Amino acid sequence: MQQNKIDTCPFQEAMDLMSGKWTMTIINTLMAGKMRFKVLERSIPGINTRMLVKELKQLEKTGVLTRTAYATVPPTVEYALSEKGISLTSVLAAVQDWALKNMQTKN
Amino acid sequence: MQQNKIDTCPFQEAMDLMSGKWTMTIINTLMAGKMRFKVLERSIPGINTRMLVKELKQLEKTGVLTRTAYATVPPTVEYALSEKGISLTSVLAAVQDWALKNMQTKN
DNA sequence: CTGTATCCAGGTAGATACTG
DNA sequence: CAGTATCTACCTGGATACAG
Repeated sequence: MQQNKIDTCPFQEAMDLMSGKWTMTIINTLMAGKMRFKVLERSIPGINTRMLVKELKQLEKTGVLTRTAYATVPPTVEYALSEKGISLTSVLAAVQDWALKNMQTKN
Repeated sequence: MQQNKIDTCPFQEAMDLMSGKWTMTIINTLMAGKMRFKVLERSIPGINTRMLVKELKQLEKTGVLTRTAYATVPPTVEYALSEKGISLTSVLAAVQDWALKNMQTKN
């Protein structure tokens, strides 16, 4: 999650994008469908408000997800994966697959 | 690259493992075959000795690569991917693929 | 509910210089 | 060549408290 503008390689950029501590967890959670902030927060044990906000902003900026706010009281904001976000499924799957094969013996 | 022992999910562990700034670059470089320390260092522009040593140690510890030292003068040390490391190819490919499709429009 | 604002601890990464 | 040793800057992430 380094912000160096020196990174010109798409691969590095992609890794950078996904390297946040909660990034992939958030994306993975949102695979289930659009979700409100609070629901998302409750779905990811251990995360705190500040981190979730930060990650969501970052992911929105990079176009991985979309944010939709409704002018209700109290406020309603929904987060959903964009096409770009959904297309991360293949990466998610590859990592998951590798993890299951290579990390399970531990613990 | 957080070291929290609280992470019990294999997926999180895997992401943790790959999240170092230089980790995937090193692995990717080593895909070409075994390599000596200095060669590796020269193959990865921008990295410094300390970081390379640190990452290599980490990756050796997690079994992604192997370190072989020869008692020569001057010393010869070769690093090579293990089976576990080589099996990361699928992840590498998935990320690469996604990156090319989704990051190229930028820059 | 959906964030923002602070404050702070710890880790990550860079630059050298130096050793066997 | 293959590292180790320092010293430092910066960033990430956590804990609250508070606001619209």
